[in-house]
Amino acid sequence: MEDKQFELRKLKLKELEAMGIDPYANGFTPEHTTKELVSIHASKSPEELEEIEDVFSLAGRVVSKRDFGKSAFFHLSDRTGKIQVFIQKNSVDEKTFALFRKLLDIGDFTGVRGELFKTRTGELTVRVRELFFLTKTLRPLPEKWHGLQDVETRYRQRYLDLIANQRTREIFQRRSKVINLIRRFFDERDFLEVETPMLHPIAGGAAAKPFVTHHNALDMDLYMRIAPELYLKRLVIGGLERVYELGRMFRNEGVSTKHNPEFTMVEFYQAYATYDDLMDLIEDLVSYVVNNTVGNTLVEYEDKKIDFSRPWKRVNIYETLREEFGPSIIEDDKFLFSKADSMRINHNGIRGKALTEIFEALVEETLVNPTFVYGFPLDVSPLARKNDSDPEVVDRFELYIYGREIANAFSELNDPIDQKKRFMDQVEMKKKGEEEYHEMDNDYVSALEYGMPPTAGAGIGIDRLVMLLTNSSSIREVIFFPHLRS
RNA sequence: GAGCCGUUAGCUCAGCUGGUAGAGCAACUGCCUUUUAAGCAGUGGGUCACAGGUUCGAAUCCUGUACGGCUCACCA
Repeated sequence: MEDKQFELRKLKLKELEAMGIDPYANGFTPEHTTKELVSIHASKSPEELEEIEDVFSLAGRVVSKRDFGKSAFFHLSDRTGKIQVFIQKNSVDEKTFALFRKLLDIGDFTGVRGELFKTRTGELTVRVRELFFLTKTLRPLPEKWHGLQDVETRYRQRYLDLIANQRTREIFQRRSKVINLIRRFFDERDFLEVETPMLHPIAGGAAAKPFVTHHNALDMDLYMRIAPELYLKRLVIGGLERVYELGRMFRNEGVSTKHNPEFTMVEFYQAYATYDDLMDLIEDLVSYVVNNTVGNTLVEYEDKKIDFSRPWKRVNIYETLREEFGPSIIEDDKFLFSKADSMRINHNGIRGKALTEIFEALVEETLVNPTFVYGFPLDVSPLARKNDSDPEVVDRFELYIYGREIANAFSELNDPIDQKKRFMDQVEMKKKGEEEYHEMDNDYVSALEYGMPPTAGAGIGIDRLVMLLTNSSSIREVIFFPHLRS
């Protein structure tokens, strides 16, 4: 027999229709939510509830059922939570009761009207006077006690995960909250939320492999954006001074517990600010988000507690390397590259790459509490402003939490002549096999020629931040529909 | 892309060194008017991911494929 439960439910559907009941009826409007009823009435005594003669109406999915023959309990689940419902043979009309017993399955949607009371065990419950079939479900729901465990099913059929696992709902509610808080934070500081193209003629603003697509009418290849950076800075040139964009980025690279081909980032730019200012601003922002979600500066994540209390540590890459390996690591290229080779680091003869990669290999995973890492080499930072006292270094930092890069920020390079030269250097290195290096972007250089005020900007990875704030070990837990092979 | 692990009923899982498949929930038939993992009695349900191979005999051993998980590499 092929899927007996499915066939049986289809028979029930036909039976409903035969009785003149629309199994997909419209028109029932619930006047209350489960949460409203629970928060207002759960604390009342049975006697107090007795005196309330109001009739309440609710709609939701039946998620459990306990049948006693002449009466039954079930739980109704809506977006806000769930509440118990009690139906008795003599509290509704005969037809409704028969329908309920014979044709209502766990998973079906119903609307109910009735008054509140408390059971012997003290649970707030709705006594049904009227019951409406709203939607017949043809497939059985995952099991009530263990929920849905199979990760593949959880990702591919996220709706089942959301029905069965309360934690999944909470993760995505928190994600939504985080995004909301970030918007509020920037709006309050007079940043303008903007939207820039997702289809780029040149994939710029980051070191990453893009997705390629094609526009038929224009007969041109386009790239899905890997970063909005160069467009946002054009807006600063245009005088908007403070802008942010929160949205999806696309990178054609491997998938892992920390990488999804599309991910969400907020990038923002502030004229007349420096990267130092942005350390403070990001500290403010992340603290604001942590405070309004987790509500504690100590955040439990996997086997550790992350301490978000301020101020956050700020460490210099060059100083750290000097302390660890002595001055030769900075001053002697031979020493540097042989060190890199011994650590099996792929540097391609690029000093800055070797230095940053050694640093990362050395300390990244020790940076559990939020830590700003600054003093990046010039040749891995083609869009960042040179440091005033050390021309090999740029005014750039990254924020690490739990060994992961959460944010990347710098004072922006606004010298068009230097920018053009940097692009040319990038193109050189791209020829040497550095696939992710930048292409020449003449259009962006000409924009800079019109003058960009001194500006600092940053990008923050939202998915990774949400992972930390929901104790999720995989990025797939915080993205509704993560990419899987089909 | 590489290594390791996994895939058994609608769901959650057992199934030992090979002897032809089990439980709980869900479903079905009854009983039961305050239960909450309700209870009691009974019933049905499987291409053991897929394809080969070894064997008298394969869910079990071997090989390949698909999909997934973890780790690594690239990256945010």
